[in-house]
Amino acid sequence: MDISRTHLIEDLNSSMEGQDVLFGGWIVDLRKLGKMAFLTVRDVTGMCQVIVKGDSMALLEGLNRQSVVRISGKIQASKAKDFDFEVSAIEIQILAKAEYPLPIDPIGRLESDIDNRLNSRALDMRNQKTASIFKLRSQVLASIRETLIKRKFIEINTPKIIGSASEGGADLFNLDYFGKQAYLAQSPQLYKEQMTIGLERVFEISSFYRAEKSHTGRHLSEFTSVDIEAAMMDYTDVMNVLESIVVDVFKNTAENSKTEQEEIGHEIKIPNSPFERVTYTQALEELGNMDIKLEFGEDLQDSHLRSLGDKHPGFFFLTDWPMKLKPFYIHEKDDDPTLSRSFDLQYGYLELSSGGRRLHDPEQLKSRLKEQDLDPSNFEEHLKTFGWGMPPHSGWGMGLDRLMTVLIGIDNVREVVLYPRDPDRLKP
RNA sequence: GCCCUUGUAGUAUAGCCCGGUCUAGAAUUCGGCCCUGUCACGGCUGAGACGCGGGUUCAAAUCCCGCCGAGGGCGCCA
Repeated sequence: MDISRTHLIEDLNSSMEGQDVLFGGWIVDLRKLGKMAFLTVRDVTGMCQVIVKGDSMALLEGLNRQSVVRISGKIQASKAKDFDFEVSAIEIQILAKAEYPLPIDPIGRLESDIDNRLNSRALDMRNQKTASIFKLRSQVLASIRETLIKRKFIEINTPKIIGSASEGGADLFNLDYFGKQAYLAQSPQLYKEQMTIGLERVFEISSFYRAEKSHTGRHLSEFTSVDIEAAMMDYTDVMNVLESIVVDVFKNTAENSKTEQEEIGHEIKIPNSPFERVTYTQALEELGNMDIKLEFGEDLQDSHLRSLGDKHPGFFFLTDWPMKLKPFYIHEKDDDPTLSRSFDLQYGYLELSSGGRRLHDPEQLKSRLKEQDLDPSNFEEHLKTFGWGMPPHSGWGMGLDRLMTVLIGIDNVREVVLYPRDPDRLKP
């Protein structure tokens, strides 16, 4: 069966009047008016109207909505409201028939609820609102890569199957690895740090896994993280990298996704930069002024972040956290060793990223591990690399899915992930 | 782990609070008939649902209990 096409729908235009074209797509709408009929056909590039009349009416036999067709026809002027040309059908070939009933209505006139849409996610991609979200996500990924590569970062891929659950913190997923205990990686942290030895500036965009039974609109068991690590950069330097990535993402998508923004009903606004920088100590003061009393060294709970977010509604950095709240590899400040060279990037209350300067001296790392009740012998593979000339370095990890929710103005990460995994959802 | 909300045709909903009028309504989708410029086409017509189990009651979509499913929040989340 020949399935080739001469044109994508976006290639068709009114100046081609009289020309024969051959294109494909799925049937969005089918309106029969006695001895003539109108079809609207969509491919990924656009939508056009096809008209059938006279003897050609027999071509409609067996045709229904959402089925995939290949149409040959002639371009002609149209009297339609939304099209300045149309295709008069000569041949309609049904390539794949859509069954009835379909589990959701992909036209989007009646918006199906998220559970039904996720259960039928592939079909949901025919909904232009959903498709637009994932076209935007692709643009975002391209923009991030462009910004990082321009700054001499090299893209790497670290293992997701790891042998030791050494870092503490979030729970890991267990995995049987040929009879050995293995885990799914929760972060590329140790590997990306090691890579600064020879590649200096690295980044990874990949899925990571956390076995937390979180039920919120911003947590998933499998999420996409953008991670960077850079030699000879301090935490303020990588904050600047992060800021320019975010601003570039907003600039690029604001300019290059007019259609998508219309489909999702959200205008992307470029944030002001530089982003405000608030230290942990200042944050405690601000909270104190709102009658929320916290001792130095206490972690900021979600409710505290919501209060801070009310005061700083856009992007802002929360910097210089107490050392005791940070993981073992974070570097202290020179002037106050109780404070760390660390930061979170917030969007209002939402934490998008966290990062900082890392320790690069193996002896310091070992003593920090002991302070945090971790056993240095579990980190031998990692620590040995620090004896090979480990440059001072800094980095961060950012939740891509969360950035996407901010970009398109929604509050559930499930909307921006194709097949989300959470404690209650493992399929499809 | 805790709390709140919710489950009616394929989809999205009305009805539930206050039991009887529900033979469960309107929309859309789907089938049939009519229609040569529709554009959410229109007209006529037909098909299609109360998550499962138990209880209360003369009577349950409606009230109660259990189970299952879903949505959301808190906590957890180096």
